[in-house]
Amino acid sequence: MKEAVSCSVCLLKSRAVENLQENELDILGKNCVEVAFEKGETIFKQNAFSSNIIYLQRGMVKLIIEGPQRTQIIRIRKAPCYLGLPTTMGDKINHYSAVAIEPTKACFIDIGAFKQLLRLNTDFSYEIIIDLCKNELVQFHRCVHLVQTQIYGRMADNLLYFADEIYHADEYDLPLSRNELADLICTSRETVSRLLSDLAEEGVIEIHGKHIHILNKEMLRKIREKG
Amino acid sequence: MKEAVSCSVCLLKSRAVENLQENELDILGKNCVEVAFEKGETIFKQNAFSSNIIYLQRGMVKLIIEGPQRTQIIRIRKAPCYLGLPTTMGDKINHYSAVAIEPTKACFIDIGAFKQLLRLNTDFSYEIIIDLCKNELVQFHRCVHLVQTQIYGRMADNLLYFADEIYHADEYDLPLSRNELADLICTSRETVSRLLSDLAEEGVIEIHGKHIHILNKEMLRKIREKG
DNA sequence: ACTATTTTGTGATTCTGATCACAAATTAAT
DNA sequence: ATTAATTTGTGATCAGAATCACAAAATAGT
Repeated sequence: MKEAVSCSVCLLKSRAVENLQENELDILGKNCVEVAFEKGETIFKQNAFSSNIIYLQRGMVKLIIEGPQRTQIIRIRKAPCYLGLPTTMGDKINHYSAVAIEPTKACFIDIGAFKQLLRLNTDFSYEIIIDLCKNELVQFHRCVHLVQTQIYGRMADNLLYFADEIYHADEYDLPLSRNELADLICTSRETVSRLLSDLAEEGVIEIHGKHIHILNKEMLRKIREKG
Repeated sequence: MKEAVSCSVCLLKSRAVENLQENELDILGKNCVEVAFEKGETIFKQNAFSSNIIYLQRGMVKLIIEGPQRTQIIRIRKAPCYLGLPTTMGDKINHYSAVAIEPTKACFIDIGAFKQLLRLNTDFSYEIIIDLCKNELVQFHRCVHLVQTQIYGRMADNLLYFADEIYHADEYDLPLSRNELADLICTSRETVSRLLSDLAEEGVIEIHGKHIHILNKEMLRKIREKG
């Protein structure tokens, strides 16, 4: 049996949850379980019923869509953040899957309780709206960049994303295989290999397996823009 | 001077606005103006300050992003619907433009008043959340399809979209030029011409200028899926 | 009605990136 | 430690779609 969760003493509250009153936090706690995931484990799955909003406390996930031709990583997301808001609120069925790419801890919030909180507290729902809007804008730009730039630009974009948004460092270990990288920038595994070799050749980056070191960030930014 | 707008007697209320009380409708009416647009006129513009939520009463628009390489039509939207929720709530500046592609009538709702209504009425904000989520899912799938299928599939997708979602008929006049069609399916104008000729050649559609007649819908659906 | 301008169609050429094929290297399993 | 399985790198070939170039058609302007 699951132990009760106390959201009121949680130190990892989301911006939205900061707005909740004591009794509302109580509702949340009673309808929320914490689950830990190892790398590779699925948190929720495309085409399954969507009955929970996920709040990612710790870790990192990939959101993937099994498309008509290939599986595509739509986005890498790092804690703290909500997962599956659009896919859970927008339909009865998940439109994509979430898979941990490092050890991850997540709160599963019952969708009914979540909706109740949206009705009870307008500051809470306001923050959720802002979150949804900001994420949709990010998604827009990812899509535009994906469609309009060629593979070098897309690779540069994602290398910079890991450096600036995820690790806040110019040296890091990629949490993805070459195959997953290919799914992320929507190309083939072989092309990813060539791309990385070429960038290393030109002295823009240094690679040892999954370890990436960005040597010339300015150049990488130019590649991102010019495609 | 603008005449006062009475939202309470408006027959074109959105699902969200149906939830508002009389005094809330009054707030809405006092902070809302109706504007008419001709084909080709810009309703709001990328990179301009975003200070209004738009409710499209009548007509049709294209949402466009001026990308790094080309301008891209992210979506065609038909009244009734909200425009610019993510771009207005998510940032101070519009991330894309909206341009009328037929005579259009729109309500400009002051963002301050809109936010006030979100705080006042949870049923209202709940409907907005649902709307945001549904739209984001559509956006997801558009992006996946755009990236994963080749031009025939993308053309088929959009021809079917006009037939099924916009005109509810297998025969219609395209509201877009060949160039705009190219922006929509992210290819070149020349390729659009060839594509349409080929589809006509194979007897899937019939074209006279902008007039489209879908002859073999089943085939078109297959092309959409297979790419 | 007659230019001028914009939109559209079609052929020829070029290039990006996919696919195929296989070797090397890394990781997991017994 | 040895074998098996997976992941990765690299060359060769191929194809989808962009670009260039120009003609034809449609639309707008006077």
